[in-house]
Amino acid sequence: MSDAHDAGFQVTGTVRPGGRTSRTREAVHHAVRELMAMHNGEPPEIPEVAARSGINAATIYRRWRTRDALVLDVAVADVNAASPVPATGDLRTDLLAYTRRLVETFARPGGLGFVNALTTASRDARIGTDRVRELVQPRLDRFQEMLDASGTTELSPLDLVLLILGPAHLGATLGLIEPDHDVAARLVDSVLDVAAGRRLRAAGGG
Amino acid sequence: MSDAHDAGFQVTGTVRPGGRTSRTREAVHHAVRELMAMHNGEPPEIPEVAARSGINAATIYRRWRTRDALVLDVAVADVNAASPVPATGDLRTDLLAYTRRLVETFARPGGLGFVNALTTASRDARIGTDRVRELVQPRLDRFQEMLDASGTTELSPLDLVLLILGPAHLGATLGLIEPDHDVAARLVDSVLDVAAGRRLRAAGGG
DNA sequence: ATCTTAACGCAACCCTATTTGCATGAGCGC
DNA sequence: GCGCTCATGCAAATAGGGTTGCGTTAAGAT
Repeated sequence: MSDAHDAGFQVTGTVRPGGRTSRTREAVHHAVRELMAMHNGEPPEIPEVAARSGINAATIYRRWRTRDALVLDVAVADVNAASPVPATGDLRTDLLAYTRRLVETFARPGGLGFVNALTTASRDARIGTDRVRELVQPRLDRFQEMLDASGTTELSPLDLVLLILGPAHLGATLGLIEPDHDVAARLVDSVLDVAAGRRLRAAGGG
Repeated sequence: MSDAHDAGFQVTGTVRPGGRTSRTREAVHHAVRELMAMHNGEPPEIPEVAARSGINAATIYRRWRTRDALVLDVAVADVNAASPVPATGDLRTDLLAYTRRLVETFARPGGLGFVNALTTASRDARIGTDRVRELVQPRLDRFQEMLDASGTTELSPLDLVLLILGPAHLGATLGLIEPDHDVAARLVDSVLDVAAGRRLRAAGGG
């Protein structure tokens, strides 16, 4: 009754992280990525992952417990592995680089799957809000750096998350985005319009 | 091989729509709403719905086939039952009324569940893009009316969907929205800033 | 009122995800 | 290299979602 399972999911930081354990982890992660890419972002079932990775299903169940936790683990690993876009000091340039990559990621087969895993996890108390924050917070920090570098005070990192990730996510999810139209630029310009509007309002009065 | 199941989901428009059939439908819908509200928007399992509604599980499976299709059916029914906000001619007023209701809906227990059902359905080819469009298109039309009434040409209905529904959805999903802060007003003002920005840009020089 | 048959309830059945006990293999500290 | 465990594989057992055949109930038409 007091084993690791009660405290949540170990997933990482195990007592014996190297060698075989590490290889198992990579094999499973790899299979998850492939399966999600070919199933349109749908979280794969554990037996499927087991078959493709060559890792016994019982092992996967013991280490990750549930599908959602497994997918989220892969998502966290991927995002943490991605190199951040640099903050040049020009907000439009920075946001554009970021947004383009985001849109491209969403458009990739199964690219939405990991965001969906995140949203699913955020409404599941068992997986934990902290694991969600683990993904969101670095994004907020990254945006703050961009804002600082360009000296923008009219926008908060939260604004950027909502106004860029929000539309990009919904548009990709519902298939509302035409590939020929440069959505990234349009989104970034919208955000800059918002900043300009607030700047004017602050200067005008109020 | 040629029964109704192959063509998709009947769900409505059955040969015998009244009386018992209608009561069954209402009982099941009611149970789904309650269960989603108490499970934080998680789609309930069919046996659960059966137990709570008093309708036999086999009946539910026969009429709706899958969890996702059932939840989506409830979502469509709810949205269609909601009275639309009137278009007064003042874009800010109209958008504000719409957005406030939206944010409030999302904040309600399980309020996100139906949007999630929609997004889930949109990536599931079996449920059908037409049923998704059945929900999205009236929203687009509604926005178009608001734009027409106010004479706004800088924004498209799609812009409004992306810039209002997108941030509202993501913010609610990830729990990024503080209740005391008037998110609806902030979102609407952002959209108006975008419109103003485009207006200026068009006037200044293509 | 009667008839036809769609819609339903019931219960047995199937399928597959998930769990669990036990034996084996392999990190990692010594 | 040796030994202590953790991590894994294997296979049997479990559980619960989903299906199906059949008898019953009750719309809706005449």
